[in-house]
Amino acid sequence: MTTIETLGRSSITDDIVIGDHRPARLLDNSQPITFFPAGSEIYAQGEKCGNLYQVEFGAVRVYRLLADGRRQISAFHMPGEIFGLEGFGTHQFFAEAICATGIRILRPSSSDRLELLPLALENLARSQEQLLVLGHQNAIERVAAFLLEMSERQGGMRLVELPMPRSDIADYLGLTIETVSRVFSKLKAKGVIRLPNLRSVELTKLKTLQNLAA
Amino acid sequence: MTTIETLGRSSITDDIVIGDHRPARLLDNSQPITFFPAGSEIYAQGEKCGNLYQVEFGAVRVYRLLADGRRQISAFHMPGEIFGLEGFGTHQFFAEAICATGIRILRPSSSDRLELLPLALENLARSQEQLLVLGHQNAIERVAAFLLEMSERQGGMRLVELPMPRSDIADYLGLTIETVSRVFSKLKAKGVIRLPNLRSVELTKLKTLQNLAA
DNA sequence: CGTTCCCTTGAGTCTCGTCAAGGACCGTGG
DNA sequence: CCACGGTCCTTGACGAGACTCAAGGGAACG
Repeated sequence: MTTIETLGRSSITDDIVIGDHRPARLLDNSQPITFFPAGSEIYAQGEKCGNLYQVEFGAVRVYRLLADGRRQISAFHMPGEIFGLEGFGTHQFFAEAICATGIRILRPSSSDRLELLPLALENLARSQEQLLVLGHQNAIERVAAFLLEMSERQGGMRLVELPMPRSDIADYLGLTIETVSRVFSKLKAKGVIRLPNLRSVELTKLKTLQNLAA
Repeated sequence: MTTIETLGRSSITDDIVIGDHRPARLLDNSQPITFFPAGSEIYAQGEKCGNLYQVEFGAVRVYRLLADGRRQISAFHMPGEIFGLEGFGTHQFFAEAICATGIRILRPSSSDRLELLPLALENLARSQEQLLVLGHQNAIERVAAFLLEMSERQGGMRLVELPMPRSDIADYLGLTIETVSRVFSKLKAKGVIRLPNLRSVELTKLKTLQNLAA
């Protein structure tokens, strides 16, 4: 990736930096935006951490790899959300851009330490929610919960955009892509959802879906 | 539960308070210990939160209930560990004493806010670990991981005490008690573990167990 | 000594993973 | 514009693993 220095401010793209991270000074909106192409790595397990990352556009997956190659996606991050707070010395996860993604890299100063607690608690709450899903839900319940979660995080719209491929959904829900696909088909056959195209879902029977999520 | 006021200091039980929570002043060791009998509730979902709880002796389970009665235990807490940091306004979980348990109730002051971040991150890390287990591990891998986790948290001993019943292990690992029991039997048949009694396990082939945990 | 709770074991069922094949979408290049 | 290749998605058949239902055993407690 190459870096483009920004000098002026005449367009919205002027503060976009393509390429590697640049140090950010404060937890505010004056930081430049770094562009990550689809599939590119934002940070890797084992790298030292300390920065935070705010999604401006696009989407991010955060995951770990097991020894045998299995992958557990622990979270997706959508525009507006902040991620990267996951340990003390080094990152415990990989973070990748799912599609073309703009990231604002934030370097919290020590005076921002108190701001981090709510963030950590939010991440914790979401992990716990995920534990509930992975612990005791079957395939239909998992997919239903996933669709409802995505809908909520996009403002409760009936038409939900899914920037990630089925394989990501599978690794997030602890299923296989075949099972995810089958559940999509079954929900579609029951009229609970519509699939206008591969990457979007219309929740036509919201209540039914909520019941399925249990 | 009844409350016993403490006046003297002539024995180790002198600062034990039986019964409901008493306000604690600081995050230190000068707080009284509250005693909870086996099965008693420490806090409930929906209660306002703010206090922290340190296990002095015994063990605690933290869990959520689903609408249909299924239960997901999100964590066990052993002596020395601090729990109760799980949200902003109200508790999102139930906490119960597994067996006779002594709890030091801590009321962190605002100056302790910075101390909470490491605690939150630790909880987060443990949740993520659990996500890995529930997401992609089969029954044997889950039980093996559980036994190793318990062993580590008890100082890496080969003889591990399991204060909780099989039903708790099942709800922690996202399995049924029958499956947990069958895996125990299978591990025992293979000589990987011994079961001196119901509530203790000896890890006779540690390496095999580590391989099984994958 | 009896009751109760917890644990173990067995048999049958069902869900989901595996393996395999085929189809849709999308870029590139002719 | 169309052919082509690759990637992603869907669907089917089959089998393994875990759950359900059911019965029996063992330890703790009064």
